[in-house]
Amino acid sequence: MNSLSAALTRVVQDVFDVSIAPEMSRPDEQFGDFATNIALQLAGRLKRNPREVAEELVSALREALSDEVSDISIAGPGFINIRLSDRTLMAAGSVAPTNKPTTYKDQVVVAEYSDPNPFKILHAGHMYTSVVGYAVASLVEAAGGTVHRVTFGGDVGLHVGRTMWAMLRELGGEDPEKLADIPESERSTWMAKCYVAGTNIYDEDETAKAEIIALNKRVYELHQTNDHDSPFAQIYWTCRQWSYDAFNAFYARIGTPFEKNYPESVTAPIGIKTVKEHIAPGKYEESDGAIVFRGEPYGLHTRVFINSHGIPTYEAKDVGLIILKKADYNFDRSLVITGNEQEQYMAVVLKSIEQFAPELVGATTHLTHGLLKMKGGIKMSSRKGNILRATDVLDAAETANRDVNGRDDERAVLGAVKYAFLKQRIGPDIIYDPEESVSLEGNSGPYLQYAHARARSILRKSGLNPVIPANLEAGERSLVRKISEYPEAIQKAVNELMPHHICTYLYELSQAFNRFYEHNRVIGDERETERLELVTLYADILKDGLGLLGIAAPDQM
RNA sequence: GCACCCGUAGCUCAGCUGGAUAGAGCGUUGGCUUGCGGAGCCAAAGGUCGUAGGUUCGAAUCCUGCCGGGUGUACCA
Repeated sequence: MNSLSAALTRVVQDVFDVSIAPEMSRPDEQFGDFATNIALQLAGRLKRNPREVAEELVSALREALSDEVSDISIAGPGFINIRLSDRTLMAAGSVAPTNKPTTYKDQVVVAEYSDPNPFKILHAGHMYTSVVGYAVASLVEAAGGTVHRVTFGGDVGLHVGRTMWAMLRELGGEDPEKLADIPESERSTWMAKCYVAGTNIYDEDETAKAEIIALNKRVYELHQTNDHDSPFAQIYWTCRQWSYDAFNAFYARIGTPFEKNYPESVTAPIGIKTVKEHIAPGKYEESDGAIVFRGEPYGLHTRVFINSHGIPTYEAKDVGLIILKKADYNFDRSLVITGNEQEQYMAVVLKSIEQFAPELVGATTHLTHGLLKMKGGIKMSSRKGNILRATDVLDAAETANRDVNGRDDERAVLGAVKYAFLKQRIGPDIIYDPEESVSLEGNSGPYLQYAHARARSILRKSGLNPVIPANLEAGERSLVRKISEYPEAIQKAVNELMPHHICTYLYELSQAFNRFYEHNRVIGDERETERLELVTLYADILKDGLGLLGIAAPDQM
């Protein structure tokens, strides 16, 4: 509430001649609608008893806010609790569904996440980061930003050499015609199988290892010479496209599409060029035939950007990527969302770029998340190939939905998985429990979808026009109070780029509604039209909030 | 070894820019219910916030040591 804190600032200035930005918080409902600890802060500064300070502030505040406030009181060591008038509270509630932050107004923001590699398979982690990244991007959009959702992936690199090696063996040589024998539905698993085979042989067989390294080099050359015609190139480009087709189909299915994909083959040349332009002491340096950046002076470690074969590593490709993103979008902020195993890696890459383009680094935010694990702890090993695939997660959710709810419902399944991912703070590992996620009881996506559908049902059934209440009964007031908190919840989520604050809020809101609904009849009551207004606000916020999370809010389930 | 992250109820997690009695879901126990979609509501039990110190009027929150877990640490991505 800006008007409240503004009034408070003025009063503090008038009474104590001190300039301070007051902190307003939401206390327990029993204490009031807003609370501030400003008297405690001032007491220290003024060397006075906090309760006395509070008394003086309160009498001045009562006068300044007589129109908007129904009660101001002092509690505990010197907290000032403020209770709004019904009219003021209702006014705040009425704008809640549409009152959005402006943190990113007029800013262009690039959000990069998911980053799957062609010639490999989408695993559960890709799904997690896609859902989380999409929601973070939505928060920025809600706060006025123009967001470009992009992804980045390795269509060149050692893993491609590994997969290609095994594919050539399967095909019996460089024979692109043979690819036609692989049914469309089996393309992804076939490539995944080849990746596993190639990875194993790389570690076990020196001859094969040398061949894989050579294949990796051939793939780079094929990009340099723009070769699309040789048999080897035909196999490469065809399978690369198979991967992209599968990725795009999956993203479309879960509703997290990308505007642009940056293949490493595109960022690599720019990365190499940039790195080579900045070879100098303290920047990129030669060492054992490779080009490295020494992070030790900054408490980081040394990393290789171009290896001794002249091939760019992931590091150089990331350098190229940030430069390309800037050229394409001229972003004000670049968000990069990855697993937290890349945290220190990214710190080195950014520190190296800081040596010649500090403005790019200053505009970059690296958000990291933990591992997605299945409840019960399925053992995963990418070497053996029994990794948890993205589609396995969806299948598990579908199965659970059938077992628990006895039906198939793609919207509910997607809502369940997404909400389960998003309700936890981004950072630590998360444990996904399919059965809990699809349950209609408790803090779940389907619970909120159901809550929304039920509210819409009331509105459908009534048919009367809502009227904004002039005063509020106790049960109504509690609900409006929660409704009025929505903009604050979004602001908090935006400030921290943490979608889970939206989840927490929406769940608390629906709890507040259920409490109201249990004790207050809507249809047929003499306050029906007033209560319809509250139901409308509630349903609109649920829909809007779920939308921010990328979760559908159907009117009927 | 060094660097970074994590340790809150039986389980899964909020709370962490210091503030009032540490919250929620699941699970457990008890109650409500001829009505708007009971997929709900009311209530109870359950916590030395890993641990020992420090800073502060006040610490789950900030600082330090220790214990436990994870990740990273030169030519993978």
